[in-house]
Amino acid sequence: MPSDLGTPAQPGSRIWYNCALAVDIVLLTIRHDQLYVLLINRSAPQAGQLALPGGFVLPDEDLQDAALRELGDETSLQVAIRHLEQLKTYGRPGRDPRGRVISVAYLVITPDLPEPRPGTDAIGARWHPVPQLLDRPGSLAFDHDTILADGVERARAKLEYTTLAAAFCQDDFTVAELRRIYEIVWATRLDPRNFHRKLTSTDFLEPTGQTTTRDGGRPAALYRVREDAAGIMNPPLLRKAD
Amino acid sequence: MPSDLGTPAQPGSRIWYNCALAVDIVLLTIRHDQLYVLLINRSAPQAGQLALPGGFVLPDEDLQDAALRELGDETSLQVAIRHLEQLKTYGRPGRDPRGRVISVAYLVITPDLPEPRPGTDAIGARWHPVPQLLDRPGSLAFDHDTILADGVERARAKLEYTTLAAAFCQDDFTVAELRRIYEIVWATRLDPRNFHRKLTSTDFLEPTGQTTTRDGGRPAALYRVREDAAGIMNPPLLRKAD
DNA sequence: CCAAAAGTGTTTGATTTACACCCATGG
DNA sequence: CCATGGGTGTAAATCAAACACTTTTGG
Repeated sequence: MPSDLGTPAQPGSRIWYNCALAVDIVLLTIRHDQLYVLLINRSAPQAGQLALPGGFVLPDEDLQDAALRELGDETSLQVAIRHLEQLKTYGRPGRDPRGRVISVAYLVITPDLPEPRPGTDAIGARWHPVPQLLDRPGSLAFDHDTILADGVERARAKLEYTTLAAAFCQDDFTVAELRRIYEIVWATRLDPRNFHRKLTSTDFLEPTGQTTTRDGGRPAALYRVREDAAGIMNPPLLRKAD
Repeated sequence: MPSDLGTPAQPGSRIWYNCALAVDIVLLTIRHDQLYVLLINRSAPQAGQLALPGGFVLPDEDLQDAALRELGDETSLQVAIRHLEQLKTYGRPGRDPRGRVISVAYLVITPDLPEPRPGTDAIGARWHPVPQLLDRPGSLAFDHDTILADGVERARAKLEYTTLAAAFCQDDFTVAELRRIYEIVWATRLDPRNFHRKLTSTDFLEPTGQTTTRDGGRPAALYRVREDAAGIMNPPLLRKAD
């Protein structure tokens, strides 16, 4: 019985346990009019390098539960999670120097958080602006550069035909705040007047009846996401230019 | 050292191998004007049941390589593969009675094959019509019903904004043949005249100069996919009705 | 000649875009 | 009153849907 096959799952089993299973989380938010991602400072291997939060899946733990647990351990903000989806799985041999580690990546979106730094524990989770990280490949440990790029690309694509943008917003938000999400994630400009008309004509925004002047100027109506709104919009909400 | 953590990856390692890694393949094609999926008859557990082709990833083997290898082992048609992408990862504890098995699913598209049955080996890989399978949950082993449904849904979605439909076609194809792909996968009818105008106005079809009368009637121009065509079309090629 | 499918033209309505203009607040 | 952003109206351009009509083959 060759040892590089690992160990039998059960005594006499015909299958072998020969890899370690991890989850990594791409947690995106918008602050200071920029896209930010939550990163930790690694200790074990690749010490001192920045990395996505994540960790090993427990025996008998579901993948998504593991992602939520790791996020809670390393930060402390699971309350505000508005969106969580499986992103992609990374399993290239050699991606982790410790052995065969395969990592299921999750994409998580939250609104900007009141506290500047969530999870002020030893690991030191902090927000980092995304554009700079994408400009400098090699700034993250393991293959986390690739995972981050894939996560951002997924978020960009989903703004077009889902209600994902609202996951970056507080419970109640103005149309202009929602528009800023699109403008920042797509790095583009959108006509405020046409955007307003288009978004208020869909059935995914529900007026709260309140208004706010927090953005200056004339008071803006506040909206929330309709409870029964489908996540996927057909036709697409907006089209990203080439 | 609790045994349910698995075994250390290396002597003295701080990580444990505690799961088995598999790939499963959703291989779709169109034949007899219907969507078909390639299934095998299981032997080991769930014997006699139908299942997606797949198997365990070898140590030091990349995930995508494993998918291609398993496809080659159980069928024998890797030549015709036009599209391969990672679909999703399934890791619910208990999804496999043999232990903790996590499976990375791949979606593969091929054109209709000359031979009625690819891979006439012991395992007995055969084409099965998709609609009947989706109508009867429980017809596949493990959680392969879910995986198949996710694969079909991915293919449906991607027809809308990518050139994926051409992956179901032979090298050279007519506009009408391409239209049949859409009609079958979306279970809808498309106006042949508007479809023709729309598709020939994109830059992803390249006329071969040849014509064919294989569909009857007036000879139709043959096209192939342009070498340098981007896979993603913006604006979307066609919109699927609600 | 007829049936069948390819392919073009045209009309109509919907959607998108650009931008003029008015509204309601804070300072 | 004025600067600031919220919000509505409208005309032009673009796109989508429906369908009349012509073209080119096989039988």
